[in-house]
Amino acid sequence: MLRARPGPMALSPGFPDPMTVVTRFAPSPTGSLHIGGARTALFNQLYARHTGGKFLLRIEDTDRERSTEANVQIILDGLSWLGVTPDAEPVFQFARADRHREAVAAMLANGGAYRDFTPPAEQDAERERARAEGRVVRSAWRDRDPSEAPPGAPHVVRLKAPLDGETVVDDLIKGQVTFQNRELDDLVVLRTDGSPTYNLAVVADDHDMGVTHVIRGDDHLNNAARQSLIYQALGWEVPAFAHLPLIHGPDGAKLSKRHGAQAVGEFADLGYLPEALRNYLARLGWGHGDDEIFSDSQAEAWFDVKDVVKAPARLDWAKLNHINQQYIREADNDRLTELTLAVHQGRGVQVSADRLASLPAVVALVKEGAQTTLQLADLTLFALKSRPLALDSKTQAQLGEETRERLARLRDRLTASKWEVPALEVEIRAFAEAEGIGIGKFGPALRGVLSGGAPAPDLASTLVSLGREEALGRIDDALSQVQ
RNA sequence: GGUCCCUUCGUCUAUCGGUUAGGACACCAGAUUUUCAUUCUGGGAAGAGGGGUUCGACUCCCCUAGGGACUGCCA
Repeated sequence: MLRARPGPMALSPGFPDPMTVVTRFAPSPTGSLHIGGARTALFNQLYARHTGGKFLLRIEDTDRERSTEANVQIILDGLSWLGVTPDAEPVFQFARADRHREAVAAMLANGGAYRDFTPPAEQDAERERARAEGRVVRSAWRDRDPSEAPPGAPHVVRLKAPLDGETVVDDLIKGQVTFQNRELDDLVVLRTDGSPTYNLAVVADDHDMGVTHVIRGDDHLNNAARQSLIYQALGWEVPAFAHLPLIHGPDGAKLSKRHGAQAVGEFADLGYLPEALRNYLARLGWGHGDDEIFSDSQAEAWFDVKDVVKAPARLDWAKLNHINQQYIREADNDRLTELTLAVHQGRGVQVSADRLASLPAVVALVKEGAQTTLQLADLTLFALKSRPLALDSKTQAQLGEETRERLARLRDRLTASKWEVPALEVEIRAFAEAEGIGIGKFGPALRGVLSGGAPAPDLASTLVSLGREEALGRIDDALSQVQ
C-alpha cells in the first residue's frame, strides 16, 4: 500500500504561454517500468526538447491497493538510468484528489455529470445487458431527480455524455479518429467512496499541469474520446493527442515475461548501455531516413511525433545487440572497465589487485567484439584469473608431449623477447618458422595455457595484456603440471 | 459481441502518384584467420488479398482477411 504523500498542489495555472509545448509521462506504480512505457517517456522527452518545451512526470498512484512505494522508486530509477529526466519534480496524482473532487463538483453544478444511486449489483447487471445489446452503459438516474434518492444514499458520479453527435479525436499520429457519441458511455468519474477515477484525474491533472500534448500508448486511443467529453464538460481546452503504437514481443504477440526482459532495469542487468537503448527505442516506431546510429542531440533535432509510425513494432534483440555493440565501441574505457568489473563481481569472480590492474587495457583491447557488458566480462575473464589456472579439457587434450616440449622452447624464446605486441608477433612467427610448422600447431595450445580456455585476443596481445611475469608464469604452471 | 486502430523484405524502417521499391539488423556464400569475435566483398529477401480512382498506384477510396487495443467504482 502506498501512503499518501504530500505532493506539489500548486501547479502552473493553465497555459502560461500558449506557444510552449508541455508533454508528460504518466506511469502507474502498480508495476515496474515497462520497456514500452520507457519508450513513451523517451518520445515525450524528445518532443519536448525538439520544441523547446517542458517534459513532466506524473505518478498515477490512485490505485491504492496495487500502487507501491517500491514501484515508484523503480520507475524513477529506471527513467534516471535511461537518461529520461523530467524538467520538474514529479506530480503525485493521489495527492490531488481534492482538486479532482472539485472538478467533479463543477461538472455536477453545470449539468455535465449526475449522481447515480443504482446499487453496484444492479450496475453490473446493466453493464452486461448493455454489452449483450451492443450498446453503451447509461444509468436510469441520468434523467431522474436526485431528490428521489434517500438522503445520504451511496452513489457514484457519472459523466453525462451527449447521446448523439460525434466526437473527433485529432490525433497527431493516427489522424482524425471519429467516434459516435452514442458509443461513448457515461463513465464513472467519482466512486462511491468519493475517490476520483482515472479518466477524470487524468483530464484534471493534464489541464492543471498545462499539458499541451498528450503522447501515450495506443491503448488509450478510445479513452481520448471520452476524455475529450470530460474536457468539454469542464469547459477546458482539449490538448493535442498522439497515440503511440505498442511494442510487441519478437513473435508479434503482446510483450510478456516469456520474451525476456520487460522491465527497464532488466536491460541494465543484461549489459545494455542506456544511450544504446535510447537509440534503439527511438528507432522503434520512428525513423529519420537511413539514420540508424545517432546522438541524443540529433534525435532531439529530428524527432517529431507526427513522424511516428502507425503500426506496432516488435522488439528485436539482435538489432539491440548490434546497436549496443556500436555504443560499447565508442564508450569510455574507464566506464566500461567499471561496468565490466561489476559483472565479474556479480558472478562471484575473485580478482586480485594485481590482475585488476590489467583490466582497463584488456577492456580496451576486446571491446570491439562485445555486444553487451556481459560479453565484455566473458572476453576479459582470461586476464582476471589467478594462477595456477585450471585448464579446460580442450586445452589439456592439446598438451601432448610434443606440444609441451614445443611450448617449453617457445617459452625460452619469449623470455628473451621485448614484451611488446610487434616484437612478440615476430617471435611467434619466427618460432613457427624455425620449427617448420604453422602457428596452428601450437597457437591454440598456447592460448589455452594462457587463458585457461576462456576466450582471449590474438596471442601477442594476450601475452602483453597479461604482462611478462604473469604470462610466463602461466606457461610454467601448465608445463609443470603432471600429465 | 460492439467501438476504434493497424497491415512494405524474417525484423526495424525509407518512399509521401511516376524509383531497377532504398538502408539497417538477421540470414547465406566467399575473403582474411592462432580460438571466439571483428573486418571486407557478394547474395537472396517485401508493398496481405480483391475491387475501384488515375495516363500511371506501395502511395488516394471501398471491401475482405489477419493482427491489436478498449469495452471496470484498474490505470
